[in-house]
Amino acid sequence: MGHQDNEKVVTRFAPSPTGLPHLGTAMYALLNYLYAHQNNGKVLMRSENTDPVRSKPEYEKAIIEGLAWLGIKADKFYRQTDRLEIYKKYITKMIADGTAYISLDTNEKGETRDVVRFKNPNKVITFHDSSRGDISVDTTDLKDFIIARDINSPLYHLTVVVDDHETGVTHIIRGEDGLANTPRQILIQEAIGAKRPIYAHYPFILLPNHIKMGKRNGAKSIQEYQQLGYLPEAIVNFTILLAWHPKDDRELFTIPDLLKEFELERIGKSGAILDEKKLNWLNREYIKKLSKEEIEKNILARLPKKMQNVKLVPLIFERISKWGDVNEMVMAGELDFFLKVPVVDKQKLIYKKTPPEKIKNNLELTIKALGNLAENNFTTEDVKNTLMLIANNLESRGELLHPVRYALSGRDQSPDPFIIASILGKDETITRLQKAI
RNA sequence: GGCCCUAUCGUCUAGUGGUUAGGACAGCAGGUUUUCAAUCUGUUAACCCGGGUUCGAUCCCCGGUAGGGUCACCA
Repeated sequence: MGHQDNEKVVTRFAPSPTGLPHLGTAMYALLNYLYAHQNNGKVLMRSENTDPVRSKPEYEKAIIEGLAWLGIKADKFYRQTDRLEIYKKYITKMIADGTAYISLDTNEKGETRDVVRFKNPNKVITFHDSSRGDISVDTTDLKDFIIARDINSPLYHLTVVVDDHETGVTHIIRGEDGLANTPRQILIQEAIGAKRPIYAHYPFILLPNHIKMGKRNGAKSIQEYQQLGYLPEAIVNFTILLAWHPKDDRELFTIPDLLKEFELERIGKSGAILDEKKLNWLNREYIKKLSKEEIEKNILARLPKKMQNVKLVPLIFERISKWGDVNEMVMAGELDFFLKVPVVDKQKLIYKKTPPEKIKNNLELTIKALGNLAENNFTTEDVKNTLMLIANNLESRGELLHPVRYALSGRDQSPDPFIIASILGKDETITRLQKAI
């Protein structure tokens, strides 16, 4: 795999700060970060902020912070508006060389102005993409395209080529929209005498409705994923799998793993539709690896003050795939039993066709048995052993377990009665059972 | 529309000129001491279409179809 040349690897990711970073931004940064670091090279971040209307400093900040949260940091940072003199130097030189010329044009507003056009040599460009092979394009229909509004206002294709050349970029790893732009950028490279970098294009991430992930079409920002309580490891793992797979069946990869396993040439060719169910599964895999303390801390942090009790943690943990699910459990009232004595509907106490008298009797037996347990012997295990002793002698265990569970939780669907009882404690448990009879 | 890219289960994908086309998520079924959850086991499901090359094509070639990208004084 690695880069064979003696030349040091330099990659770059160049987002334009016109919105919050999303998974596509993460992909861009991640792939460049991985390849550079695999080859003992450097990864540059370039803020392509030459559009004064749409570019915002706060977006630049959000991109840097979002990526940092994922564990991705550039070795060097550039901002295009700081480099205007450099572009001007190249434009001037190109005009002097005759590879560009000033042309009088009329814009949309009807104003007549001088723009700088590239003198197209009209030839066939063949370039190599690391996963797609050789691609040939006749550049004749590109015409003499505009590379600057005027000598002081360079446009995208010119700045990209100049920056990549000036900063020594050896590998351009970017989204597949770059594929169609590559021929004209090569034309500019040749005009300024820049070395051609190695190209690798990765496919877009598509939203479930098959449209390209973008800033204003429903794509979640990295910050949103963070707020929803996803782990950065899960986001990274999910993202990389949308563009790359190993040769075997493994699916769990952290950045350190990827530094060993990732292969640029194995980047996929077709766009992947993101499926959050898989993300949720991945996230659960990662939260399962966390220590007990970390799990407690994260769950308690999402609970209302009155519910911040470690006894609730195990019950919650097995029901969530991301921390934000804790908030949903609270909102759905699934933890209400902890604060409020449930209102019991006697009908719902009945298990299948068990006679009411028998249910009543079972509850009384339960109260009596639990009453014999010591306050400090009221763990989930203790309660379970006590209740099962009775339940096992009944026609069906449900005729005791169901009413107990319902009496304690007030819900048709809830965690099992043993854990609820241990959370409530002896007194409260017995009080609720008596109240239900 | 021109040019370019792409096409394997619902989704992410592995894979090979001869395979029972493999895995994961989701789904479904069952076990797991009552329901939910968790967990375990099992299971449904795919090579876009048409030609060609070949003894044989999912795989190679051509065409079609579909999807995406790009053709800005945006990036």
